[in-house]
Amino acid sequence: MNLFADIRSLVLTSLEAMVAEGLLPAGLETANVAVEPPRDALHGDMATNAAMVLAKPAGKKPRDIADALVVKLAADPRVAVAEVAGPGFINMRLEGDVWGALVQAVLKADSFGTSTMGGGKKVNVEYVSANPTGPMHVGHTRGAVFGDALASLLDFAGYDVTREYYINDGGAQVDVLARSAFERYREANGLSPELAEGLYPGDYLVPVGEALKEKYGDSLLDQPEEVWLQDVRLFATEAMMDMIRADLKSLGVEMDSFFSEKSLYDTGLIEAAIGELKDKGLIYRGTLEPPKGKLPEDWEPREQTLFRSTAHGDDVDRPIQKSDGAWTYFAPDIAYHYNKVKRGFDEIIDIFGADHGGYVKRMKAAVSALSDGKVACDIKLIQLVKLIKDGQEMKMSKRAGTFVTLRDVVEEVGADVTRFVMLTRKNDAPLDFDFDKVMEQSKDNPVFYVQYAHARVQSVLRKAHDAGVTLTDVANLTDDAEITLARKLADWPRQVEIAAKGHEPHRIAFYLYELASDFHALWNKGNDKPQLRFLQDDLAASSAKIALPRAVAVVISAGLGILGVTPANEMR
RNA sequence: GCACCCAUAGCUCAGCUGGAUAGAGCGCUGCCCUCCGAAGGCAGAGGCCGCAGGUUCGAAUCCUGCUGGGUGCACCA
Repeated sequence: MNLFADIRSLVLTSLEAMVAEGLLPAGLETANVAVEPPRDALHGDMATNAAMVLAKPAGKKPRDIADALVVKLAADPRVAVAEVAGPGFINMRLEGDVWGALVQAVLKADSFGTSTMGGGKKVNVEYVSANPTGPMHVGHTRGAVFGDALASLLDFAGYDVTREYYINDGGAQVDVLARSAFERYREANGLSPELAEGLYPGDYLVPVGEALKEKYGDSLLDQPEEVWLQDVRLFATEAMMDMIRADLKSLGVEMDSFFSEKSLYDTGLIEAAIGELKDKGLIYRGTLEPPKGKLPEDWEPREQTLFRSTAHGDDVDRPIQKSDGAWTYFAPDIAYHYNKVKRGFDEIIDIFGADHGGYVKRMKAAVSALSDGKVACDIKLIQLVKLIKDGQEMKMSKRAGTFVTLRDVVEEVGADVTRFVMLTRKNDAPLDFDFDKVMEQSKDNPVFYVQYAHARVQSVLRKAHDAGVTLTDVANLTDDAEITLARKLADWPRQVEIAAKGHEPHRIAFYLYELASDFHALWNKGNDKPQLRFLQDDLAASSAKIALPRAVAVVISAGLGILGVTPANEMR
């Protein structure tokens, strides 16, 4: 049940009736007709902008359309009052029994809020994709949480979602990893490691070195790099991926698919992808203009193989081959997205760190070119996380040893808190992560505030159960606080669709906060008005009263589920 | 020099893709526990929505130009 969608249908059929009666011209575009909660609850339960949106195309005054529409709307049994307000808004107040029916619908279907807007369309959400060269740090954490929540949200909204991790195991940095691991291998064999400048110094490679010794004994020690590099690289990247997978799991993130960059080289997919672009006339030999302003020291005009990304919205064409003929980093990225297109995804979503903002246009251009504009490609940039402890910003520095890993954060504050807090900000806004505040158990902390609401409901339900109360029918909701809460519940399916459409999971977190707030308000009102308490002396009255808090728990639970946060049953 | 992102209450941030008198939390002021969990709630004060134009019935929201901050800018993945 989606009350807003239902009432919107009512508005549309009423408009059709007006067309039939000759009050409106036929063929009006109604896509922009919206039914939403009015800004001020005093205006009613729902408002529509239909008259204002249609005024111009219909060649009529908003007021005239509204006056006629109001009559039709008011005739519906669900609508108690419909009236014109302001410049042409139509405010509606719904009949009281609508809210009881809504609560009932929430409790009946465990799918309340799910949507069919996705229509089963295949979406690929690629996130994390951290280089397999070390443990995940906090920067990756936010991207992981965001991508995971977005994937869940889209799933909830009816899309067929694939969660994917792109393993950068094809480039120079995994060679560096291999050399670093080899030094640890030497160390395991009793030699002192020579961690030259540029190698990874982290001691997370120590166990990898030991495992290498386990496998190879001392047989590699005197061998030249050509002999061992490939094997050690494979061994080390697999060890790193095991570690990353474990890190992700501790956060509650599980991927459907891991895609190896290396596999692109092995299968000739890069050539295939570039060939595809060549067939479209988008590959050519040419020389790029030097960048304006600051000129790199060693800049010189150079003829390169270029992708005509400007034909698909990029600012300049991009090189895909180095002067020695090897592929640039961009080529495998193109091939990877070619592969996504070929796998039949209708929509591709990439989650990048904000420092990769410069690649957005070229990636979109590549997808557009490879799919002839048929596959939508959205790229979400994740801003930095500023860690704060004891009121001080923690500067991350590998050298100073103040490198904070995902594991550190999860172990200190827990996965639930980490996830929720990281979703209380838009992806493109920087986030302050204050260790002291997120641990605080007060309404300062949105996680606990929402959890607390859920725990309160569970507390009531436990007490009700002990008293022998069972859910029967749903009491009429009459008090303002009750109706405000029911109205917020009715808004849930709508919020899901808005959030899914905009790829904005943070909306779910904000919605839950508001829902919890409305619930706490009603709860507290029970202090002054005993008749508002969910547990009454009369068993039958209690049975009907507990429907509303149960419905609240259903929605909080579903919402937290999307965010990947466990709803708490008690918080003592 | 160019591109992208950001600018809203003292602070941290929302703002439903163009709608009504711009919201919440913190902080500040004053209230509410013989009462289902006060880890809560209610009320008040606090705003040229960075600046200047434009689009139209209507702009925090869309367009242009500025100002200030972040990020990135040819073979590095």
